[in-house]
Amino acid sequence: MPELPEVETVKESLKVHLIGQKIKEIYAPYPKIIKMDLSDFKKKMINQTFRDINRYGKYLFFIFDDYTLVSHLRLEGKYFIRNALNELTKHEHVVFKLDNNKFLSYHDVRKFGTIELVDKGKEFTLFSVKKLGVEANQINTDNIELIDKFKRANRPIKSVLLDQTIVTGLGNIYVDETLFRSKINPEEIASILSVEEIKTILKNAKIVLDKAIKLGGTTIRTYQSSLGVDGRFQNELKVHTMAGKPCPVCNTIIKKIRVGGRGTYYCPSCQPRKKI
DNA sequence: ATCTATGCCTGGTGGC
DNA sequence: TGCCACCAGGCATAGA
Repeated sequence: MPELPEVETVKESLKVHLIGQKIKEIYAPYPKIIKMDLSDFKKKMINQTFRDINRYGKYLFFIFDDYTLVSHLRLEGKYFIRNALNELTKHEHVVFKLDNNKFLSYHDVRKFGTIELVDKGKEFTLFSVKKLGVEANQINTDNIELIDKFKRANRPIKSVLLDQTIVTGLGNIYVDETLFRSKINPEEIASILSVEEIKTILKNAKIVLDKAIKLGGTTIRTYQSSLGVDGRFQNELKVHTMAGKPCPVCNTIIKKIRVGGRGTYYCPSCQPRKKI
């Protein structure tokens, strides 16, 4: 599942292929991915040239002459560069034909991903984007307002860290890893954590994300390689997906539970509940 | 205002 | 082997 480091990796690897390319045609075998009328979308996009690719949190922004295409990969979205249409496989839902006769193809088994189009420069007025909090790898831990949001949240710390309106960029994998490094139990109610503990969590979120970006993200549960998302951070995972295996710190068996509906991995010994 | 439950989707898995 | 129920989960939305 693409989180901030994976989206960053996708952004960087796509730049090489796309910047300067013009869109000649669009095919959309499953147009529901595109959150506007397909003929409008085609009319606007055709003859637009890729000028840049940006990212905020888990959102990708493809910058064109007049528009910004906002793409969220959700759980399984991937982009491929194809040399010919006969290379397309199942689940490639939106395909852009480029100037160089190659194709940019959006692949998404679960069909949860989204593509939206806004006037250039208006990406931060989009409903979903404008609510996003500060990026989890760009946090100033002296941000009193942010600490205060944690202190006022009466729900598990894991749920707070997954709330993109508070901090953005973390998903299920990196939250588990961040809490393990911080020795905080994922079910702990955020409001009972001390300011120091919250700062520790935020510092560790940055450390985890920065390291994952360096390693090109995490690749788990993928059955085919995809452009830009074959990372190496899966070799660094301490608890996520490690249920039944010994904790790398204390050898206690890693447990899997559900927190806020999410599969959650932690070490019961390194991450005990606080005694009040 | 906060928090939780549900729907969107398909492929993989485990039970029979 | 096949059928089926169930699970995985980011985010929008509805509901408590």
